[in-house]
Amino acid sequence: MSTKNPTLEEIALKAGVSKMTVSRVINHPESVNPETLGKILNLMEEMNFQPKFVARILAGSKPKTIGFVVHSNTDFIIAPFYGECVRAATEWLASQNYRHVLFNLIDSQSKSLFTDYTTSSLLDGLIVFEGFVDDDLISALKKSGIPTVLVGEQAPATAEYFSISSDNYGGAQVAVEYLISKGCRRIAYITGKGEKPSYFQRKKAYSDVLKANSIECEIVYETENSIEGGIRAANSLIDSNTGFDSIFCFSDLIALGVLKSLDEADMKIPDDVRVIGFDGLKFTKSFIPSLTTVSQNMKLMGQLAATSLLKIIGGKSLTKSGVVLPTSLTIRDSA
Amino acid sequence: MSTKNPTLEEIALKAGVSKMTVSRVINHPESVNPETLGKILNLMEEMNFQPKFVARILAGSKPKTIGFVVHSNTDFIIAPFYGECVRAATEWLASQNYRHVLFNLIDSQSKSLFTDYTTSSLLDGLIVFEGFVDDDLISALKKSGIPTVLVGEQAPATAEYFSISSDNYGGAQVAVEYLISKGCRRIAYITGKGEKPSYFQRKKAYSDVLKANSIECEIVYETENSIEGGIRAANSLIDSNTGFDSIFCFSDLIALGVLKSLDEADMKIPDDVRVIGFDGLKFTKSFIPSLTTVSQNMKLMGQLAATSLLKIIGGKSLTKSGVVLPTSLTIRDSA
DNA sequence: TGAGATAATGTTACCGGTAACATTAAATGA
DNA sequence: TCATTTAATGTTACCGGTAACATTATCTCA
Repeated sequence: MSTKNPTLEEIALKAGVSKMTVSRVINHPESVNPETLGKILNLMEEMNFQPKFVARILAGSKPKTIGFVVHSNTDFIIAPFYGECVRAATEWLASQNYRHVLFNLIDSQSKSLFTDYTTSSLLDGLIVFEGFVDDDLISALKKSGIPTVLVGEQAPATAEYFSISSDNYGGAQVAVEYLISKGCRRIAYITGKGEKPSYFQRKKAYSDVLKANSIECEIVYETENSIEGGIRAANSLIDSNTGFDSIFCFSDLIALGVLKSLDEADMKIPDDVRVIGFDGLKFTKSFIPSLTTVSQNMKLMGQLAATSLLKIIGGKSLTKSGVVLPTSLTIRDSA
Repeated sequence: MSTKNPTLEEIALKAGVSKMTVSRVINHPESVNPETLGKILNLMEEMNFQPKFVARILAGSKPKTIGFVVHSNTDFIIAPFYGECVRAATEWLASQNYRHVLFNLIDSQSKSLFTDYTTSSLLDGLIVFEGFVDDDLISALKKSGIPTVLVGEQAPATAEYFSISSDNYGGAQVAVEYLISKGCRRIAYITGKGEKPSYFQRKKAYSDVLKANSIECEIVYETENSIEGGIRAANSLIDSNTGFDSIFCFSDLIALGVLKSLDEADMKIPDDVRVIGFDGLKFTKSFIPSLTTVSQNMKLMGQLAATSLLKIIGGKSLTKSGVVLPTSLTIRDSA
């Protein structure tokens, strides 16, 4: 039954003390007479007492809680990209006695919730995934002054936020160079739709490497960043009769779609076409064929996000405005 | 800059009114003199005022917030299973002016956060995914008396919770019967590890159908409910030299692992072995080969969860203790 | 033995809002 | 014109905790 949780005062009444003594049992038990302490602890157990979080917050307690901001734009709710990353972050936070809660930004509703939480000091800090969610949000965060770390996109220096990202340019560079080393000369690039730094950086690496190798022909398609997007883009590419011997993809999701499309067109991978993705999602290893991809060190990203944030919360100012982690090419069956 | 948000009182001071008038501007603007109203609204805008959520909650306001309880046991953080389901639920909630927040139950830390939220009335209701997370939690919920709906597992009547689940028995039955209709006689079943109803129900259907068709030989393997688990189980199955012509899997994740394992063993699908999964995860359509699976109507599950919960919150008592939705066999390339 | 330290608890005020009731001034009406 | 609505705002108390300070009673030790 919904036994109404008692308040401090009710406990105090039953114990024959003032509510301040009961409060002390919670916050400074060492300052309470052992006998009284025992009695009150028993009473609290008995009456199923739990201090009201909101009251403590209002009175100035620290929530010991970190908010994760994500936005579900794929069928995975929390894009698989975040998987390891979030897990690594939460594990570290838990070890430091911090809890966490997830905000799924899908509409204005969720944003209002989110600002309610920050302005009410329900959160000590924030880890925002995928960089700039939107400018309104970022400026709202600035106003609230809540410690924040950005993960997944490199924040411009003007953002004044610590950001953790991967070396998009370097990763893409290595991938395209690898394709060239395998003899590919007609390399298509399927990019996602977006204005974020990662889109520019990977695209630029693709173009630069082609130029550096005197390959004139750029074959670029733009599509949604999803498996279906990859399928559609590859279908168009095939239909267009543009010759191509390899496809570099902005993301693993797109790459998986590409593999599917090629398979349906009876093209052999990697013999007819080589395919490389970007991200290093764990489950791409189990795809048929297993996907060659530019892996981001997501576990490290998550850990760094958590440790940096806690440093900021602790008042230490970080010397750099962020870190850019190296990527590595994971060569498997698709290229 | 972190412009400290002002309080009601500071606004009141600047406006030359009592803080109650400012409070009225927020809650009952129609009762305020239009002129004063305008002046205060301007001031609030100017000073970037935002009422503190916790203070309002403490004073008895409704949070208009629903909590989602999930637990990330796969690399997807929020298992892909929830994808459509969560999305459908959140969309409905948003349309009804409810916000939502996600609790990722991975450790005791998160549980404490969670109970802090419920006992402090920070949540109007709860949607708990994957049925019984653990008994402690369920009993804590009962104590708090918070309206709750369970999704994904059929709750026993004793649980006194409304639950939304799929017809596990019926789904598995159709799957196994389909395999038999295709001529399969040595049908393996790879189940997940767990004590939840779905495990029993699907397993029972498998056994019953075999018996009903006079097939004596049950081939059952148990493994982790993940792609890797599927790979391991299928590897064992292959190594054991047990003859089999088809594999029915507890989940799509397991089935994907099975496909991978069979592929590496150079077995042809579906010619050598037929494989069927369970869940109907969207992206299994794009796997190579595309997966035949027992689809759950996840969108409907999400919607029902949301609408039922709001009914409960609204004080209407639901006549049934839950709904069990029908499943459908989605026949694709793997079987 | 009495002043000062110490331990244990109580009192007050406050965190930032809210509803309920009280007050004031202007508007209405017989 | 004076009692009576009505509109607009103010006052008080409370939601459930907290820290800071005040008050006791007991304990030390010169």
